[in-house]
Amino acid sequence: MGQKKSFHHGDLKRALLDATLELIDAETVAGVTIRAVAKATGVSHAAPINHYSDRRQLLTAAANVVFREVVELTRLRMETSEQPVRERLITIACVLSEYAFEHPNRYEFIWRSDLVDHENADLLTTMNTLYYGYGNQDEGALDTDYDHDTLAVMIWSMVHGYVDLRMKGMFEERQDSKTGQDRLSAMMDLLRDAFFKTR
Amino acid sequence: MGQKKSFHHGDLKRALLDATLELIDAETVAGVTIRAVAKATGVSHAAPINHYSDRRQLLTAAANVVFREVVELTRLRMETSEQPVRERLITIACVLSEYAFEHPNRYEFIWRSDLVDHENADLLTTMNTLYYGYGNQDEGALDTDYDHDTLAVMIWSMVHGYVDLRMKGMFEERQDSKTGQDRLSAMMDLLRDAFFKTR
DNA sequence: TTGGATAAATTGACACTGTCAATATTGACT
DNA sequence: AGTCAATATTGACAGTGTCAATTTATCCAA
Repeated sequence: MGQKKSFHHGDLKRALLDATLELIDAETVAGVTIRAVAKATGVSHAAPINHYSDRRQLLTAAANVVFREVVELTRLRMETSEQPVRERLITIACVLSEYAFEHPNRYEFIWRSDLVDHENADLLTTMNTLYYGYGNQDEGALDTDYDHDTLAVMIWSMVHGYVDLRMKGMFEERQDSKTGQDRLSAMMDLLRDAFFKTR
Repeated sequence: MGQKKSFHHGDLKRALLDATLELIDAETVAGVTIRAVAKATGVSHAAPINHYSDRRQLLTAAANVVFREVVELTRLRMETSEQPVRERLITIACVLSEYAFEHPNRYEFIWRSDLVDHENADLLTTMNTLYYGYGNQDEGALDTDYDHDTLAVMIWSMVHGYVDLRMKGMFEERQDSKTGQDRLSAMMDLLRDAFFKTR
C-alpha cells in the first residue's frame, strides 16, 4: 500500500485532483467550482478545503499533474524515436501541440495565471524539467549557427502562440482549410530549413 | 452634438466602457465586476444591464475598444514610417508587442475567451482589419520565396506566444537578462534574415 | 478494551457575485 | 400639461469561496 489511505475517505486529496481534471475536460475550468468537485467526489462542500486551502491551490496542483503528463510524453518520445539533438526542440514542440489539440481544455487551463500559481515551487520544478531538461541540453551538438536561447524561445513561442490563437478563433477556423497540425508542420519545416544544418 | 446624450446620466454606455478599462488597468479584469463598474460610474448596481445585457457583453465591447486602439496605432505606424511592404508584417508585430508590454492587463484581457466573445460580429470586424487590413495585402510585393500565409501566421504566433508566455513567468523573468523587446527583436531579426530578401 | 488525542469531514453562516422582476423617475414630444 | 417610452433604482434570488464551530472517525497509548 503505497497509498497512504486517509482517515475517512481514502486519499481524498488525490480524488479531488481526479475530479478536477474530469470537470476540466468535460466543461472547461469554469465548471470547476469547489462545490462541484466536492459533489463529484461525494463529500460535503467544504471538505476540499482540508486538503487544498484555496481553489487556487487545488487548481495549481491540477496544473502540475497536467504538466507532468506532458513531461512524461516528451520523455517517451525522446526515448522511442532516435533523433539528432538538433531535432529535440522541434520534437518538444510537436508533443506540446499534439497534447494541446487533443486536450484543449487542459491546455487552456494550465496557462490561466489568474487561476494557477505559476510561481508555485512544485510547478516551477516541473516546468523547468520540460524547458531545461530536454530542450536546452547539449548545446554543442545543436548544429546551428544561431543563438541557441533565441531559437529555443522562438520555437516555444511559436507553438504556444499558434495553439493559443487558434483556440481563440483566429487563423484556420475563420477561413483557412489547413488543420492546426498541418499549419504547424509547415512552420516547423520552414524553421528547420532556415536555422538548422541538416547534414 | 455627435454625442447622443442619454436620458438620465448622459451617455452611460460610454462611461461604463471607460470605467471598465480603468479597472482593468488598475487591478486586472478580475476587478471588473458589474457592481464595481456601476459604483465607479456613480449609478446603481443594476443600471449597467440596461446597456449591456451581460457582463460578457460589456467586456466584449471593452475588448473591441482595445483592439481598435491597436488598429489605430498600427495605421499610424504604417503611415509615418515609409517601409518596404515586406516589413509590414514585422511592423505589426512590433506595434502589438509594444502595446502588450505597455498595457499588460489590457493585453491579457483581450484574449480571455472565457470573458470576451471573440465571435462577436463587431469584434471580428476589428480583428480582421488588423489581420487582413495591413499584414496580408499586396502579396506580390512581399519579396519572399516562402508561403505568405505561413509566414504571417508564424509571425503572429511568435509575437503573441512570446508575450503571453513571458507575462506568465516563463523565459526572461526566470533567469535571462534580456528585456522582452530585446528578445523579440532578436527573433525578428532572425526571421527577416531567413525569410525576406533584403535587397 | 478503553480512552483520549487528533486528523478529517460536516454543518451553518457570511459576504460577494451576476442577473432578474417590479417599481420609480426622467426627459422628449404632442 | 400630460402621456409615454427610455432609463435608473430597489429588492430579491441562487450560486460562489471560505470561515468558525461542531461532529465524526481513526490511531495509539494505557
